[in-house]
Amino acid sequence: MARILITSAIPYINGIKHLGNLVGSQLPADLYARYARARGHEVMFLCATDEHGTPAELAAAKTGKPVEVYCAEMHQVQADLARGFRLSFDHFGRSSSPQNHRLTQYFAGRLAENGYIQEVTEKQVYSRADNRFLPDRYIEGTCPNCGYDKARGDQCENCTKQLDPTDLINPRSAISGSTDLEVRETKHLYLRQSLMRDELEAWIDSKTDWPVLTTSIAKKWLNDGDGLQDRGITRDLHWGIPVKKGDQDWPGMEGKVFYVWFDAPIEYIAAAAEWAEANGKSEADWRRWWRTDEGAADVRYVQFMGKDNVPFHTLSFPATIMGSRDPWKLVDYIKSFNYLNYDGGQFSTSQGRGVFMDQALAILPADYWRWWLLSHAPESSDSEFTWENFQQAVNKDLADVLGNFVSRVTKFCRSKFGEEVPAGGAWGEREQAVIEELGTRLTAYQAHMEAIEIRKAATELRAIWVAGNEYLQAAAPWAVYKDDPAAAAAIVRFALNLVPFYATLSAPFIPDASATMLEAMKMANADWPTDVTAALERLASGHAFAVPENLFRKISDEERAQWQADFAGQR
RNA sequence: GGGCCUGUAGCUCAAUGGUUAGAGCAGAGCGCUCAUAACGCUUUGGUUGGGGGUUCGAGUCCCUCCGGGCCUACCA
Repeated sequence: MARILITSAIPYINGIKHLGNLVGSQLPADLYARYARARGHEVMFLCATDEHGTPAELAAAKTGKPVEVYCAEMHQVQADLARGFRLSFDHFGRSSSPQNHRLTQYFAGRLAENGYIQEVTEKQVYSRADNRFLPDRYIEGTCPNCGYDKARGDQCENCTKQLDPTDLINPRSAISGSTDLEVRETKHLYLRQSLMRDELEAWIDSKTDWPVLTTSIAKKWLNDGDGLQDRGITRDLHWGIPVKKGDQDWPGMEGKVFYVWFDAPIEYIAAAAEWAEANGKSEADWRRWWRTDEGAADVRYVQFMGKDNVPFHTLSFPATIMGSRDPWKLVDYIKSFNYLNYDGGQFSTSQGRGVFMDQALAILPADYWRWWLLSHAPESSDSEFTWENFQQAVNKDLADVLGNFVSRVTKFCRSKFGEEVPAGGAWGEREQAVIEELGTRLTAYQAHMEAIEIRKAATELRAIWVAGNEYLQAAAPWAVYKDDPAAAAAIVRFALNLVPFYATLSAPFIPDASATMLEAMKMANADWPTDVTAALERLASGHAFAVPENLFRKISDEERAQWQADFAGQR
């Protein structure tokens, strides 16, 4: 039994996430967490909402609510949706929590003590009308290169030229449109990552088992241009964690807050502290997950995220931890994902394009989405959601292969032997062959799950379901029954035992259907099978069961067409 | 511009440099009748994006061209 710490990239607060966000971090993290628990490991699975930054302030302003209120409400919305998708977080925290305030300020203090913080005075664009400094991309104007009139201060979307806000002709605030802008001096803290470049590179180099996607992005940042650059970790904003050096004020930094990308990863740690408080645990209870000197030396820490998050998790956050010179737990494995596209284009939060978490659950139960998304996870390249593919895959895999198997075996038993596991007959060579096949496939399935090869694991699981149909077809108990009811009983007993077996193996992917299967078979729980023969003898003769409702209904062509139309436009 | 990823059957994807490039879905044929018109068996389908090279041997390595995508440090 191992101890596994799992974190999912924390979703930003400014709205409901789409299926691309879900499959890029939270869902695969949940799959792994559920599997690890099922195998008897001690798991701490953490996630949170990422609440600070300019977009949160603007989103709140749009609703007319104070940003604290807006974030609290949106956190609740996201928490409810997470529950709806059966994401089994041990704790779903908030980056605005008091715990994160303390830890973020603590880390900043430690970094300063160790010489990794530099104060830099720089010039930034200030909007008098908006009463705030503007991030580069919140300044719009005419591109000096191509004349496009909606170029942003960081880059022109039309000609892709990279810009400085001061390059723009007729600059204006993207928030209010105001042209009442001025350049002001302001002081910020920089994390001196460059001093830790070699240390970081050696650490990355030691991670030979990481996905190429993860290491190649890290390498690029380490070696690009002049190498790893220092990074500003403070902002002139109202909403955020006030800049402090531990619990001391930071002279000259009054009224400033830490940059979200500084405090967001620290929330991974703070979420454990929140977990402890919420569950009546002690400081030591959460620190044994995070401090290698306080019990975390044997912890394996796995992170899940989309590829856009990789630089922060491979470089900035490790630099924060290393630079503290405290024995905090560094990540052991990073599983990163490409993007899920929607019907020929990208999912887009700002444009409302695609299917969002609340809409998905309004249409179909979580298992449908979980199965499709996980079995099509964008592991090696971007993948694409289309309604045709979704309908086809869900109907075939869930309704026809798995659902119908459970249906045919339970109903056949009921009609011939009643709703209890029938006695009589014995298993023969055919059953032995199936047991051997299942043993081989179970081993492969476990290997894929442990390696977090999600699509391969899904393929193997599906093959395990198919084996049940193949067996029934070959054994044909409906034909055998006419001449030899006892032999038919043995076949049915074997097939019935596949149901809880499937329920256990499938639970990480489709937890609700798995629970339904176990309930129907009147199994309070089903341990992970270590021996297939033993696992298929758990339902003994005379064990009562109930024929369940169909596990999955099929998606009709009409529904598919309707949804296609419903989601074609903007949200 | 630079860097990285990617291109394999109609679709979604597999294949430590090593037999005849494999699965699922879709298509075709056959079988079964327990089951949600479900299931099973068989089967059609490939110049592995194009071209060149290295090698006894290339989907895999190198060069080049073409297409798709991502990142490029102040969105998060």
